[in-house]
Amino acid sequence: MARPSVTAERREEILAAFARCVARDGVEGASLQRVADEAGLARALLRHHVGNREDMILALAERFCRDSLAEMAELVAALPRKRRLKVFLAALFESTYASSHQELQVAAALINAAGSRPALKRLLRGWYDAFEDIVAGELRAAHPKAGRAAQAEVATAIVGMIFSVDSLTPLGDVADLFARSHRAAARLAATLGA
Amino acid sequence: MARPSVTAERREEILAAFARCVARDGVEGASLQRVADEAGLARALLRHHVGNREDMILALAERFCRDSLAEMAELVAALPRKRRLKVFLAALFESTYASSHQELQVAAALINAAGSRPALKRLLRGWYDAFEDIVAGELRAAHPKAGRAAQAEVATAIVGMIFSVDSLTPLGDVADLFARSHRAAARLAATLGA
DNA sequence: AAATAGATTGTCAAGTTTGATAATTAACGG
DNA sequence: CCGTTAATTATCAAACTTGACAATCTATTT
Repeated sequence: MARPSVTAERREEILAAFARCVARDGVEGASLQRVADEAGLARALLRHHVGNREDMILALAERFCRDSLAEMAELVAALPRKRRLKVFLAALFESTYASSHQELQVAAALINAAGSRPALKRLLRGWYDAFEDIVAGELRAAHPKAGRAAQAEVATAIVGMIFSVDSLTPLGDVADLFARSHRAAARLAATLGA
Repeated sequence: MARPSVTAERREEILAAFARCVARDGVEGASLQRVADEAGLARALLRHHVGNREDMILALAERFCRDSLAEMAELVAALPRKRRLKVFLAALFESTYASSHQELQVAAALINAAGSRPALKRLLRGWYDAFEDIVAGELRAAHPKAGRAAQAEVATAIVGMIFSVDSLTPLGDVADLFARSHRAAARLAATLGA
């Protein structure tokens, strides 16, 4: 062989920069030039390492789904045996929850862009369902007596609250919003108990 | 005087077209050219009747806030005396609820664009708070005994669910999502009762 | 050091987007 | 019919965006 490839690292840097731009400007608003500036690379390198615009969008979505679910799995794996649901909800609504704001704004932007991109639509739909399933799983663990339908309802609601609170962060002063949503989630989860 | 002005009507047509484009492509992705095509007007007319890009964004936000709250007020005014909350929630989660999908996608796009536009931020923050207040008001009417804090929590949660469900519509197959969210909202509201 | 695979830079052309202004046309009152 | 006011059309230049490809540089192996 010859010169070792840095494509793996570069790809990651590029997609991270793309994610920041998409979170700020939306999918259609994130120009490749600005992504390149954000990454500190020449635009031609985006093409070289990842591909054209559509390739980059799909790559971003794949990266997002993979990382997001992995992070979630890690979080769930680290949950204690006791007070498990409480800790789980606290983590989800922690307003300092690592990078989640940007992550969910990327998600929102991608979902919006999925309307005209079937492949993206399938990918994100799978991601959403998996996310909801994880939450439903924790609800089932905490309240095994509750019916499946009730668990699913509550899971949908909790995921929805997280989603909306994160999408409102650009408006500023969201600490109260987080707190209220968190308490509402706990209140709702409690309805599954005996 | 002379030739009568059509600016009022044109403005409305232009902003309606802008709203459709923004719902589809986001604020940064909605080019004035496409808006003009969508409205069936020459691009120069957008400038003539509304102004430049930033003017249009602000005008769209104002129109959105005004209409959205008016529609909401109308809905609330038409609520029956009995089973009021039930009818209210049904209206909010009705998946055919007139134009609300597009409306809330516009809201989401505007909120995203507000990060770098202080005037927009203030406007939308006021809109959000008013929206939540209306929901909280209905909850108070239905459950006057519940504490203010509890009512506010539930209102935040319900608004959040509406928000997220609407932002997920591009993924398709959201009927179940609407139904689960609706039931969760009812379940949550019920916790305010004695 | 020569060969090689890959990274990086440079550059081009075509198309789009925006802001701005001048020229033209249309409707109304007198 | 004329003047006035506003709508509409026509153009322009500057900046930006994308896709594509050629040229150059660099690290590694043999």
